[in-house]
Amino acid sequence: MTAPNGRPEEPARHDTVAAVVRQWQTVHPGLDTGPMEIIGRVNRCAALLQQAEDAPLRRAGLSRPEFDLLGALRRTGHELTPGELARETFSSGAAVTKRLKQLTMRGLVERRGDTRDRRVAHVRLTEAGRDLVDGILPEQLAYETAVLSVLTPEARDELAGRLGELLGRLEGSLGVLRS
Amino acid sequence: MTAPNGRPEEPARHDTVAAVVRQWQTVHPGLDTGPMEIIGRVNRCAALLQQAEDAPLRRAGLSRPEFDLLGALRRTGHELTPGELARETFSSGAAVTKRLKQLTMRGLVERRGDTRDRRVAHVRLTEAGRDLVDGILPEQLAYETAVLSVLTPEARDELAGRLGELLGRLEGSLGVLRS
DNA sequence: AGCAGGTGTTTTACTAGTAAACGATCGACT
DNA sequence: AGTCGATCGTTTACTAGTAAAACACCTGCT
Repeated sequence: MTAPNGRPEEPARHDTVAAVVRQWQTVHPGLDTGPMEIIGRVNRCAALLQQAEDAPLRRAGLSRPEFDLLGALRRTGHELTPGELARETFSSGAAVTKRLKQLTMRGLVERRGDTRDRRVAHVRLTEAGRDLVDGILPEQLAYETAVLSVLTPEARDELAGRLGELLGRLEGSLGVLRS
Repeated sequence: MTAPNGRPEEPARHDTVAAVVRQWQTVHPGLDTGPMEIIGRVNRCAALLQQAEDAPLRRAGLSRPEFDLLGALRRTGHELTPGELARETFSSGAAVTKRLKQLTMRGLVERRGDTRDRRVAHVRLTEAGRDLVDGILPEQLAYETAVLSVLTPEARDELAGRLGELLGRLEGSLGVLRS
């Protein structure tokens, strides 16, 4: 229950997912709970990290999905259509429409219609939007670095590598497994 | 763009997060994008896994939060109060109230009032609820195993270990960092 | 006994997301 | 030229979540 909070060298023995797995084992002995140790932890980590992450963003009045959208525009460096933004931020078109409405009202993005194809719109950051992203991003990353400093650099690298491996393969094979 | 989809031995080089990081590097060279490689991937993995995960659950007409709630009752083996369920499933009390209403209507859980303290309720699985959980769980785990089979057993173990380490430390230190 | 403050749960008002239908427009084919 | 089907974006109807207030009840203090 106490946070050791010194150097992070000793192995952490307690995590809630391990406790959950232990409970399942006593109720259904022999059940293959292997997947839980990854999937359960990924979900839980995502929830905890997001909660922690949100702090610097909230100060700027942005939600993470909103920041993702602005970030996509900033990092690609050019205009994107709503459809491209949806793909880039892994959200539905309808969600992007709503977010764009808000961000436009706040003066962070602008839109113009395509001259050739009048169905499509092109969205770009305003100067205020770009300044906001550029201002928040380092703060955000510094905060995340602090949160992740509970791991040693080696552990971080290993974790990042393995996650990249999983993610790359999932993204590659998802269409196949989805059926 | 193509899924190699043979043996998963060769390192996966492509994942969307790596591409995003590369974009940021060209726009803001020298930015410490290290945290993204973990946090971005954790978030994206969680989203993809959840989407994949949902398939067997949906067939039973359950969302993951609902299944988590039923699972908490099943694995602890005894009644839980709404508050305990909220803590156990990491959701708000209000969300638990709503879910309980639905699950009670479907006949999967029952509630009784505490005799001593009339504020608290005790929730337990009905026989139908228990059967449902016991029926779905192996299916669910088999599905998850299939999804995770894109990694070698060694990679899975290493990933599970590192995630456990991160999760354990986050859970330990979160109260401190939250301020 | 009776009240103050705390706790467990629910309710209320609201937000953000989704899926599916819709309207507009494009490209291709007859 | 005109129509068919596909595509882009938005709208609509709805769902599930949250934060904060409300409610009901308990415990401890005087």
